[in-house]
Amino acid sequence: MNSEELCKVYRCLCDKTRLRILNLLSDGALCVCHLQEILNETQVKISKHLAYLKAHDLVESERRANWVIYQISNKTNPILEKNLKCLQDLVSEDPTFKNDIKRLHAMDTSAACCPS
Amino acid sequence: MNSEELCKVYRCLCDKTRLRILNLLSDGALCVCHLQEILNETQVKISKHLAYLKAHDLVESERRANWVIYQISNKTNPILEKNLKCLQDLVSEDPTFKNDIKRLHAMDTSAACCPS
DNA sequence: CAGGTATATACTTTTGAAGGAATATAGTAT
DNA sequence: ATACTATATTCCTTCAAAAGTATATACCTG
Repeated sequence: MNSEELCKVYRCLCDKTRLRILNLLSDGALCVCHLQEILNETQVKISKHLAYLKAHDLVESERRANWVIYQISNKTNPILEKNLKCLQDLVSEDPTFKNDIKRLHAMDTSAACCPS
Repeated sequence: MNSEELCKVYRCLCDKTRLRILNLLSDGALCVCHLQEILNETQVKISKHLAYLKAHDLVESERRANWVIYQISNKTNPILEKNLKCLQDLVSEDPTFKNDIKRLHAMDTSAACCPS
């Protein structure tokens, strides 16, 4: 990891929507439609932020039928991991993160799009 | 700490020059002219990045005669602190950070501008 | 094949931030 | 006061990223 890569990670982290997405994905893989529903944002917005995160290697995606499932990248990245932990510590403090997780857990995970 | 403040910190961290400055300041307070010399960047560039960091509460400054001394903010900020630690862990891996610290330690600290 | 659903991309506008050049300000020294 | 040093600010240009609208693509179903 060098300084350029470090900046890259921070650039991914400095947007609220992306932080919300990463917070949710820290809990496990999710399809786009679920992210969209939980964050209550437009399809384009979610999709573009996911593309951004993917382009910078923070997340990976896998198509399953009509759906695309996203998850935190498997490539080990100590900086990302530490900051995702920080995020989790903040969940209880921040209303948005807190509510997102609440909605995630309340979600019906038996839908066809849900990762097995 | 909420999600907005979190983004703010990450926005400060996503520029290489600012990371270099924070890395140096982690070692202790420094005047602008020393930062300028170590980073080998123009006065305006350093000054503007310091202003940015100050505007977002990551650093504090204090004028001493002709010089202005900058240091990491005294306000406790867990996210910043953890990431500054990460930075320090990366010093040995990244040539730029490593060289900056080397130049810092080689610097003459008896100059009038040096913090006592 | 046509039609539907989920997701991605292209195009455009707006905004914020980076960097350079010139100038301003705060303090010191004579 | 003048001259000097260190630092900050203003103005300008360039660039990347955010968000919206529209359209394209991938896959499924009948």
